[in-house]
Amino acid sequence: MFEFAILGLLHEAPMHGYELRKRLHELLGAFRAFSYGSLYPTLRRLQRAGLIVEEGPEESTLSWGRRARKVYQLTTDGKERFADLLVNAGPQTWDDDSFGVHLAFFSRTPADIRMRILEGRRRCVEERREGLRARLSKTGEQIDRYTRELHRMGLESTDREVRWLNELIAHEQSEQDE
Amino acid sequence: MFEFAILGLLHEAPMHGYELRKRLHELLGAFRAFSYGSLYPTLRRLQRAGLIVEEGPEESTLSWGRRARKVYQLTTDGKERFADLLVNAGPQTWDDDSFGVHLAFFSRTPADIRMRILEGRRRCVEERREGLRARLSKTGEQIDRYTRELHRMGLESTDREVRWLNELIAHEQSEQDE
DNA sequence: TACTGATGTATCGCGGCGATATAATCGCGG
DNA sequence: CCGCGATTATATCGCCGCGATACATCAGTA
Repeated sequence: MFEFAILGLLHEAPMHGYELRKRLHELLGAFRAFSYGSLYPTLRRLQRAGLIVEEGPEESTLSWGRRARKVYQLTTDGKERFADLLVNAGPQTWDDDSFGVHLAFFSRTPADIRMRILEGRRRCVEERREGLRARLSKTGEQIDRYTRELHRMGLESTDREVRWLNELIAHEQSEQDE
Repeated sequence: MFEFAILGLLHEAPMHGYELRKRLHELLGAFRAFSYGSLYPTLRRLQRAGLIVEEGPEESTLSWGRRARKVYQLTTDGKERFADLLVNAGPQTWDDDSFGVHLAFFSRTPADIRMRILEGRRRCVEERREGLRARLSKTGEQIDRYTRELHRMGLESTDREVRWLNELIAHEQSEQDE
């Protein structure tokens, strides 16, 4: 997740942690936290795995007086890893949190993979929707008023999301036909 | 969170882990996972903290042939702790994940606290909504089509949730007036 | 009988989060 | 021109929830 987002962003340009977090925050801040407490450990991990490397200190230090910033850039392995994560987009990709991040990198995603992700997500949301529907239509065992209200709301919003996904999918298909 | 949910459920009756998880799952499974990997450690923690105790093995073993099940019940401290969590419902309560759980125990929640939680949640969702709105109306720097679509959807759904919360709040007030 | 699925408890490592520490630099009002 | 708060910047800590996995027992059934 974080890994995917970082590798994706670093395709644009080499960046240091603070900047990555800032970009991530303005890109998807409404949906996820992207806290430093995850960011820096992840950078460490990526570096140890050889997916990113620290830029030589000279250029960044020279360009502007700032000190103590570590600018990272992708290695070949890093680029491969990102491509791999894209192609092998699996079930965990359709989860609430992952899906948004993947969507944000759709312009960098091959059309067929885009389709697979959208359909996977749709299936996932449909399942939740059916669960909610079943729960609500169960006329036996009376449900707490508030819980019922929560489920009503949940049903409505999952339903909306399914319709939204259908539109996105339809758009993809029409583009593909061109 | 988990702690709150468990203590809340145990107010109904003494239960063992598997049953707690089952109840939790059918109560809020559409919104959270409630995995065993969290449940059992939490039970352990609660027990060590003296908030719950294991029922003497005799009665449960006698009642039905099942073995190896640990039935927990609330202690006085446990009940106090739950009441405390209710009354001191703070900012983290309005988060996506906590809110649903709290709502599920609203029938056990004093009216004034219910109100505070609903209003806190509303404020929280409103803030997210304004963030999304600002992001979308920023005509400068063109946004990726998919990201824009994501934010449009986010805006619409936060807006709906705010309206939904307004209805709940209005209902609370009308009830209070009676 | 043998196997499938539900019941039941438990642990493991991972990853994300909020809180917190630390420090340099920037812009601004006094 | 000095001081002070905001921003830039890196980093660690412990907590908590999750999925995966392991391992038993028991019920129904093929």
